[in-house]
Amino acid sequence: MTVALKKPPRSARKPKGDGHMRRGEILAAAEKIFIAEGYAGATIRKIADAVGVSSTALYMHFRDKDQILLEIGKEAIEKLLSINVALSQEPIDAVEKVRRMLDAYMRFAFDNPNTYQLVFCGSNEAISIEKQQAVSDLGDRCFDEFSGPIREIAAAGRLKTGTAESAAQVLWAACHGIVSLVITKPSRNWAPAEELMQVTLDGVMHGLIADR
Amino acid sequence: MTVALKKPPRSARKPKGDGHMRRGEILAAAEKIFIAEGYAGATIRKIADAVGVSSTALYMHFRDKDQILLEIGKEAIEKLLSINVALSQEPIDAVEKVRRMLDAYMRFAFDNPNTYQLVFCGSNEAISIEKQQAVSDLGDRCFDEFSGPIREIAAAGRLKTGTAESAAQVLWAACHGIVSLVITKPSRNWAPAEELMQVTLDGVMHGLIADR
DNA sequence: GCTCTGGGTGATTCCCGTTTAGTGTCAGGT
DNA sequence: ACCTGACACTAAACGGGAATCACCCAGAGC
Repeated sequence: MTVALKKPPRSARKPKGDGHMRRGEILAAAEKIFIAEGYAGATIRKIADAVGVSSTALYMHFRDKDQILLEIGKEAIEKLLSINVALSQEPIDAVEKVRRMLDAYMRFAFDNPNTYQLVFCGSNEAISIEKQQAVSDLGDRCFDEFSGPIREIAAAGRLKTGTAESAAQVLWAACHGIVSLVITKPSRNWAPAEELMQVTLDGVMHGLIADR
Repeated sequence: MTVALKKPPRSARKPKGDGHMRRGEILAAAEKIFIAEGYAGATIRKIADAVGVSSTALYMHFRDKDQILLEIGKEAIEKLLSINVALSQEPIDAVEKVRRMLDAYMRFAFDNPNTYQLVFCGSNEAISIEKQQAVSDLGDRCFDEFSGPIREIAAAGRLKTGTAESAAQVLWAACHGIVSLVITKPSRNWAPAEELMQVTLDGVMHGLIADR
């Protein structure tokens, strides 16, 4: 009842994370909190507590908070990229490829709203451009994969308006528009998500691409 | 040269703002800083300094920081609303109304990127739903004004896909998509804004609305 | 003269991300 | 067996945000 109070900090100390083990632990905890509470809610201290480690320890493995969250974003985009890569290798019509890529894109956004916001919405205006470079590069590769079939379509003279470049950007933007609005303004009276995706896809595909 | 150092806080004190004068002063200063430095950059302290008043004084006139910035957003949307109201009263075809409203919307966004982000992008995930109510209501009225002609078009059986409700949302979202991406991701290789607006409008109008 | 009131203030609180100055542990060379 | 240095980690502190507190004071109305 007397002593045994001088040493608890020692016993409470978390054992070493055996190199990069700890890094994964941090990311896992951060992702859970981030998905549940968004960018602002995922504080360094909360993440550290979840891992069972002091907040300072996170700086052993990551330069700063943004790097932790962008890492999460990176992993998410990699999934998106792999979907696009897989689709672009399917032996199907370029138009069908475009449609499926956009569909997958919107579903991805609805399935991972916080991550989507982190990466694709300006929610992170605080994050400097350079820090986003890694994620941004992945995003570019996603877009490139998507641009391929569009260029095919353009080359076939089936583009109703714009260039391959601007058409690709507009197609992407239309899908981004609907998902980002639904995600960031959940209180509005939105039509069912399925219907919105459908109408967006139909409208924008028919509007930009000549069918046949 | 000796004293005159004990009293400056007194002489430096700003005279009373004569009621609601001060409120306008604060809004003006806040808007300037906010437009120049965005949401995060417009801190209470900076705004107060610009007005020449202590940070606490702002809480005399506004409940909190968000209310100040949302007030700015409100004024901006009012402009947008008045444009829509004016357009909806013009004696022109409903389709032309829709096109002009969307065009005005995108130009407004490009002209007021920070304000647009504040109001329409999730950059303010920290702002609680209820606080946004006033702005949100104005947004609804804007959308209603826009929905009018769309309903006309739907009633005329000229909607290629979706309902009046979902078509209106998708049209809006497409325009939101392109402007929000260009605004929040300025580092990407975007096609010229004019071209993007043109392609978006053409694509989405032809895709959703039967011409004639 | 007096009080009451409302715009104003400095100090304080709490939380954030980040930095500093360490501490304990262990692998490997001697 | 002993040093040594790298490493994972820590408590404490810093600076800066929003917001709140307990006051203060000039002036209007009596």
